Amino acid sequence: MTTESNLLATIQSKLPDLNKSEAKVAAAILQNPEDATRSSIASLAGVAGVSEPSVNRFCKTFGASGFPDFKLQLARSLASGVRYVSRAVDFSDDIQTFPRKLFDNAINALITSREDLPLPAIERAVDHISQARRVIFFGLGTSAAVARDAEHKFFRFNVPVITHEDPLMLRMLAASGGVGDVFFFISHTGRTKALVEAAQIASNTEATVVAMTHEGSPLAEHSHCCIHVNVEEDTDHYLPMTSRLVQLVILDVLAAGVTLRRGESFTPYLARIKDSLKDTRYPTS
Amino acid sequence: MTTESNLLATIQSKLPDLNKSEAKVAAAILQNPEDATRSSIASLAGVAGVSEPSVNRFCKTFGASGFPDFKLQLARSLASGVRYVSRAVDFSDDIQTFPRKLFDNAINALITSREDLPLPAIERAVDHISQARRVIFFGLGTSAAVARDAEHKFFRFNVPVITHEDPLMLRMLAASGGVGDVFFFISHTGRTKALVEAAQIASNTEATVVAMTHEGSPLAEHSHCCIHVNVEEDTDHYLPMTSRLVQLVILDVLAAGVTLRRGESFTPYLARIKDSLKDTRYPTS
DNA sequence: ACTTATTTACGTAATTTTATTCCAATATAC
DNA sequence: GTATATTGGAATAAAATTACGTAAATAAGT
Repeated sequence: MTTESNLLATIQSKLPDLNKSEAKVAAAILQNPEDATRSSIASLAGVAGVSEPSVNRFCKTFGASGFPDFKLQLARSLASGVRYVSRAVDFSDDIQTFPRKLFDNAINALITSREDLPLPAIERAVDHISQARRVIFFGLGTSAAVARDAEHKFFRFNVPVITHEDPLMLRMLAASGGVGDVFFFISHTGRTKALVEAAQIASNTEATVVAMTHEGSPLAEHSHCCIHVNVEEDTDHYLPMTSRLVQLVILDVLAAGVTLRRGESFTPYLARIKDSLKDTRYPTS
Repeated sequence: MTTESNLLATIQSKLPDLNKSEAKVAAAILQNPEDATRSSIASLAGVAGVSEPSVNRFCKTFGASGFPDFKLQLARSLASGVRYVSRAVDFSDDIQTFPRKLFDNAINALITSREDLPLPAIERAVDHISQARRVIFFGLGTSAAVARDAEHKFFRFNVPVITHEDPLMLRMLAASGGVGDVFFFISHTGRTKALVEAAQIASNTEATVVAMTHEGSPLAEHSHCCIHVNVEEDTDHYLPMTSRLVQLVILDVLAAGVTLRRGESFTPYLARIKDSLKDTRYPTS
């Protein structure tokens, strides 16, 4: 495991122990870390309002061999994903800060999920979808958009794909399930009644119920195969954000899995689908 | 400027196109990338067996402003912890490899975009949406799902939000544009004729045309405000993947921006919307 | 409380290291 | 054999580091 605790966090925590000019340098770096990696020692000194040697000393205080080495470490720690302790956007944030925070949250969610992928469940889901006679994606609210994305991906596999946002259609479709049908339920919480009830109905048919949702949720209970997505949402501003990104990537994984299952001879078929769009686009100059 | 997802992968892929001395430099870097980030231009030139200017030229061919900038990019791409050997899924991959590759690609795309966010355009887009009388999201294909997601997010701001996937509705709606209307076009390529034409129609009205698409594309040309998303797709298996993730996070950024613009007093309103879902869910045990 | 000594912090300027540009020489293609 | 591209040497420019001196802060003594 790498996780050398983040350089920016270290700077922030050591802030009280620094002397005046070092504190100025620290402030300048924390204010805009990206910029710091791009600037020369002179310009950073200028921004911080100190002399160049002060910046150099600052770098050595933090274990770097000099300014270039420090910039490298900084770039590394920025790239590795995690940024601040407080990941939530608040009303004092300006345009320089909050977009980065949101990207950081998204990246963090993906990194965390990557380390803990439910591969067996994914593999089984790929099996089911590969052999399906029909695949039906269900999601409500934000998850409806995810289901829509899934539809746009999975129709390519020679299998009829259905999506609906109407809870009544959902129930009726669920009841129509038969052998070879795969019902794929998408939900962050796994507690939406309409969805859980539909899953229940579907599981009483001959169909297979796959769910992508939170572990231990009612929806997970009613599925034959559940892909756990346990991302915690940043609900401070009541906008759903990160979990759907993870869901989308997992759908990509499933689609890739089905593609691999179909074998190399399937590639020309996918190419043909893509080529069909050619005339709808202006050619690249 | 095309922001490539992984520098080492790019070097490897461009290897056949390089001339003799550039190839030597490439080999030296690929042989030990960590070392390369630490060495001076002189020592790298020594290891590669070429002159210093050759190394410098090499850096510039890969989009860096010079050797230090190149080292920085290299450090970044190493830190992101992404498999660089081959980021494309291939048919020899097993369940242990390809899911990770896809997550790596997604993370990489987000990291790259984070470093290069078009903040001014984002800020202007937030301005437009904040003051809009009506917001209309347009996307076709995969971008339709993105537009749907945007709809689910932006309806919360007291502003009517419209989405349509039908190209004819799209044209008619575009023609209906008036003062205070914001047309928001979403497209990876920015070359879809139906979309570009609609943008053209909309821009002839009093409405504001915002686009989120590839830099320099026809769609970008026809917009008043364009948020550039220059993610390169991994098209090896003909499935759209990473670019929509970046688009989604940018939409999150816009939503957060509008929230901040609305001010703290807006929070209870968002909370109320969220609370309205309570009875549709099974309570947490 | 005030002065003086001592340490620490900081910046100027010189030095050194590092990177870039320019141009000539060589190789390669036509 | 001429034109074009590729390469490296030398000069130049830029950047970073070091050495050193001054100013500020702290401590000790009067």
